Amino acid sequence: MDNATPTRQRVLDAALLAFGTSGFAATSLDALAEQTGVRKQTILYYFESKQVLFDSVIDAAAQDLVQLFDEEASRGLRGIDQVEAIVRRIFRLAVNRPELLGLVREVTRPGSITVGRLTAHVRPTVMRARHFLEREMNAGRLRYSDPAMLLLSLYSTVVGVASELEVQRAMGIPVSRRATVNRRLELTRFLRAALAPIK
Amino acid sequence: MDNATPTRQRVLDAALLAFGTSGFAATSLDALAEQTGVRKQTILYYFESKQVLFDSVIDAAAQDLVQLFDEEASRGLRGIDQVEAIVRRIFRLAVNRPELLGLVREVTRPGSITVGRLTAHVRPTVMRARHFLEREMNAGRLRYSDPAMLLLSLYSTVVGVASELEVQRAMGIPVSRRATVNRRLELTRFLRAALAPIK
DNA sequence: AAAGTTCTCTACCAAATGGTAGACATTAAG
DNA sequence: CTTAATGTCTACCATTTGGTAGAGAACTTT
Repeated sequence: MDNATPTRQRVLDAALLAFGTSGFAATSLDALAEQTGVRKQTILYYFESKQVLFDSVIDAAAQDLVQLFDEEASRGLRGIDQVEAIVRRIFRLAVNRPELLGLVREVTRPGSITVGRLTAHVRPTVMRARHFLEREMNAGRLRYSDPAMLLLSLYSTVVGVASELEVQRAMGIPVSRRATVNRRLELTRFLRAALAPIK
Repeated sequence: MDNATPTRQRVLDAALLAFGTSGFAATSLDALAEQTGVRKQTILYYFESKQVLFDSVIDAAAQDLVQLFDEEASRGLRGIDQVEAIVRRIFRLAVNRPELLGLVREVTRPGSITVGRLTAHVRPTVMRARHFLEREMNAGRLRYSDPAMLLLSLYSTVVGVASELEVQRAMGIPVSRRATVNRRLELTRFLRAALAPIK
């Protein structure tokens, strides 16, 4: 197997992929061990239980997500341009690391007991996003509305359009490299229409 | 237990609730049996395997969903008014039967093998929705854009805003009866802004 | 060289899981 | 009344699952 990266990290990588793709319950430590090229007991040496492993995966994923957003938000774009830049990033994420968004989906399942762990990590970023929307609205660069609600709408729409591949198929939208770009552009138009300030 | 409704139906009800809330893998036949007030083997008498039970649940749920939509679509509303009526229906659904949307979420998970079963049921309804959007765009009652893409955006946004309770909490939006109505109204404004034809 | 420390493994285990076989009761049909 | 069909149950079972116990190798530290 891949002996370059240390075992612990390899386990984490495989776990993120599996949890984010198939979910917590459908992922067994044995399967994880096989994918990592190690025995199950080795996994339990690094992570004392399956739940602890899951928590660690959440922590790692949250860190990645936060870094991604903060990086994109620190470029000082304004109004819809900033929104559009974030949308582009999320689409890239959905293509390159779909399991990350899959994990978010898994963790935010209603009644989840682990959701607090994720939200604790992303809260500052969410707050910053809210303040950004507020600021831009007050500056007249975005149409005025409730910032928290708008953020929720944006989240649902963008993550959905970027990652709901099966729904897309059901609606007769091809799933290909080109179609993905198209989808993003169409979404951007949709958002611009909804967000552009009234002249 | 509830001996009024026949066993088969009670099993189906409990299964829909469990599958839609906790997912397929996290639901055991034993747990289902206990909730139904019957032994596991009785479940296996009606449904020859867990997978068959899941398929049956999908069929039942799809039927409910299709009926709901077709009912709402047959009232002959136009343009944004029709969209708004559907939004209201989905919100009601998210409040009264959240497990139904949860099941859709479970089934449309990337790489799902059962997704075809659901899409086969809803395809006609999806097609009708697409044609509706096309017609209304051509009649100048909705802003023009790619109907399939618009449908995808609408799906993601509406279902997300209606059912992503944990995400809402993370964004500081209270989860209450009043807040739900508020959320729907705010979403409607958002959609109107995005869909209203340019005068 | 001796004594940890770190890491991975073999060997188990108890519980849970999906599923089989078939007994037993109740109702319907001949 | 007998036979057959239907429905529910008890008794098992093989497999999988998360997890424990502890041996042994390899590398550090003393």
